[in-house]
Amino acid sequence: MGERGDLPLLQDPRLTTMGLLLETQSGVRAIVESDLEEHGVTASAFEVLIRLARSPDHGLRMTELAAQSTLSNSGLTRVVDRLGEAGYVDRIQHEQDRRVFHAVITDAGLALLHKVLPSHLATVDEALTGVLDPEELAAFVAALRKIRRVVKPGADPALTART
Amino acid sequence: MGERGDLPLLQDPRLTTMGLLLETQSGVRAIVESDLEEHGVTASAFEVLIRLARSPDHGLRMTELAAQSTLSNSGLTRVVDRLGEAGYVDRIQHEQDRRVFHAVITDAGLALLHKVLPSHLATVDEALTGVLDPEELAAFVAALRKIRRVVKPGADPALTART
DNA sequence: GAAGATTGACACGTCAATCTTT
DNA sequence: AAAGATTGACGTGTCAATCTTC
Repeated sequence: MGERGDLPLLQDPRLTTMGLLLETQSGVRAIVESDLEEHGVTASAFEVLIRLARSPDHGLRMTELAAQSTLSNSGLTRVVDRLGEAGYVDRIQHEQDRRVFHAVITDAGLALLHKVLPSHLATVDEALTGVLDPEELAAFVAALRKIRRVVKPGADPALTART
Repeated sequence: MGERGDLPLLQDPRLTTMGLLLETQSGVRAIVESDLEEHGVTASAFEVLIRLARSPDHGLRMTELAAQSTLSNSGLTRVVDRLGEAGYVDRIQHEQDRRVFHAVITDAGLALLHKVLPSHLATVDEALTGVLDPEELAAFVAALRKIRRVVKPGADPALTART
């Protein structure tokens, strides 16, 4: 036998699962990012643009955008800076409350998405959605939702109830 | 109706799945990293230490270690630098081929893992494995393996066949 | 004085170039 | 000249401090 069993905790299956999640996601991410960057878009930039495009009025307040995205508040500022310089996003100051800024995707930004999406979707399909068959995929997505509800409660759509 | 439907590709379910994977993993990772860092270990450092501890002789060549981990070759050099300075890892030059170095976890490194693991496992359980019930978890892990086989072929245990 | 957003200082990881050994 | 590993220059994101508006 090898030297592997000397610390029983090292054999814990939770460690394996965690490792698997890390490796898998980093693998998928590497492939998808590489495709995006061939088209001149950073992963973070793409994430922001997509969220803006899918929002009503094509815009969101900085804070909300940060909460929805993978980025911190200040990280988002930086990304929007770059997107702004490139002409893909505008910053619009709120009229009533002038502390608030909205990031709004421009026509150029929408055009950029338009250009990138076909290849992006194909890549996602190759590296992720197309790998599982439909029932597996459905179960996988359901599991992800369940986990997200725990680790990122803010993003849960079930909480959007108004009152 | 809102402004959401103006670009049909934006509604593609593959986009949703991809976003879900990103958010979920970043959420889990944030929680787990925060726990590790309270105990004075970086996520990358932990990843490296765990892999070394689980390897025969408690060591691996730099290149192999990089291939197995989330890090690039040079990124790994940097992490091992820090771990070395802290006394958790030794670099050992190969006797026959002196281009090759092995990173080997020290007793202090093993002790560190020992100290950190209980809390880490509990955190992983809270944020990931404990969220799903057993059948769900099994299916989830199976799906991850399937995806990893595609996006990171090198890491597949089925390829470890000898000859 | 607290909320919204930005900035400065810094830590980390990557790519391309380099050094050493084969 | 190719393989293994490291280093220099750089881009990106974070935390804490700051500025502005409420």
